Amino acid sequence: MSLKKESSPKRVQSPELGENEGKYVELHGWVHDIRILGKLTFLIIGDPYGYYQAVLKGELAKKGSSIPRQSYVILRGNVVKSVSKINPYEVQVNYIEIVNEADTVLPLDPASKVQSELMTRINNRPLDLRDSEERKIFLMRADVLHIIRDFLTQNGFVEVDTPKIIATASEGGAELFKVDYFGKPAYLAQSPQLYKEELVLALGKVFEIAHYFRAEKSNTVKHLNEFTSVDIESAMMGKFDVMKILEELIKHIYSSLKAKGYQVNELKGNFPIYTYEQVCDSTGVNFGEDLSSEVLNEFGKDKEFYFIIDWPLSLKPFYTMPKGEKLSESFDLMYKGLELASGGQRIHKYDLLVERLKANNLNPESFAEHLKVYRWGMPVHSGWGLGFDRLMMVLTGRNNIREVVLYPRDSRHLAP
RNA sequence: GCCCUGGUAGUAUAGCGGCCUAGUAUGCGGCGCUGUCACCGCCGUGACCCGGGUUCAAAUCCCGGCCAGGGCGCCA
Repeated sequence: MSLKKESSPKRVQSPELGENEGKYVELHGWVHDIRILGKLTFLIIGDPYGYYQAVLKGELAKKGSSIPRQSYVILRGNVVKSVSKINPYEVQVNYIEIVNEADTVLPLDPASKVQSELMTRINNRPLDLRDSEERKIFLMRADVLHIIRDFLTQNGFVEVDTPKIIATASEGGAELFKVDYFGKPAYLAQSPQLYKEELVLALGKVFEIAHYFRAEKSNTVKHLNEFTSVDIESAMMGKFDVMKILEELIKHIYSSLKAKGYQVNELKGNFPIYTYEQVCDSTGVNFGEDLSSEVLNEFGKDKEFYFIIDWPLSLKPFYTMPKGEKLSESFDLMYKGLELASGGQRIHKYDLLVERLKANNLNPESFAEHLKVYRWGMPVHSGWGLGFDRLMMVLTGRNNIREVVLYPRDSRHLAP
């Protein structure tokens, strides 16, 4: 069918009703709700940008009253001021065309008269997104991605994209998904760590926003097997330099979202910085022990964004720059008890990197491709990785990471 | 990998040995209503996850499976 007929009136979308008052217009959308009062039918029509009311009288009222909810329709009519308590304007319909009828029994109700469980919603995600509250999460997600790209680019970072199919484990430790690469074993990348470090050799400041994969059978509200990470790496920067970039980025995201009309908190002051040892002292943890969820939840319960710096070397990956005998030039960015980002200064000396690989029971020979770069004049460098989905949890106030990912992949869900 | 909880119409829930011929809301179908706005009123439709067991009697108790929610660990 042709979407643009010669006789069609001007097509408008829900937010444009006010500026078209008194005009005869065409609107496309889905039937969100219906209220029938005898020979008068009210249709609440949704489109990607909002909702509005359409009024049908006489024969059209009868036709309109039998349209299944969520059906897609084309309406034409005059835009008038409404006496409705909710809608300032409404459309007095004189033409309605049903583009596609929806099933009369739907797997969930986007009008949310009855709230569905998370898995019911995810299993029917497109329909779930006809609910503006759910849709808003992903509109915001897209906006935040743009904001991050703009900010990092403005600050001189070059966007790169590195392979997600790799030959060997990039960091050791985490379980990787194994794939068959023309008969050879290969793995899905757990992070861009080694590539982004190699790239600062010539590009100086790089960032990458991409999906990564971990084959851990985590069963929590903050882990997925496929997740999105924002990574940066910069030559000739130390730990505090990249922490500052991270803090400024977070603050910039908040102020930009506010400017776009999103309801987000005001961030005041600088992010507090605690050393790992200070956290240990205030929570009774022994030096060298990792900070458990319980400890971090307790420590962070009355805090928002803050840093924990100078972690024991033994708790950080092999490429982390040592600070003295036992500590490292590292940091985590926390929000309450949730780890949002981690980073620090990296080792830039070949010999030290080999030594740290060995200390972590990793074989330097299997890192030969990576190590050779360190013989070519590698600068001092630092960087971080930010869990983008976790950041979205914080920005939206949702407490399950699955709520802010369209089609989440966890150990139990490979579809949809 | 370990641990806890739960699975009742399309959706969400009540019931937790016999009062269940399984209640309610919403959806869906029908009827009435010309200004609703979570419209309203009346009528109807539709469910105990699967397989064993205990018992005179199981939606309800026990075991196994499957599915789901959450905690720990791992981390982003």
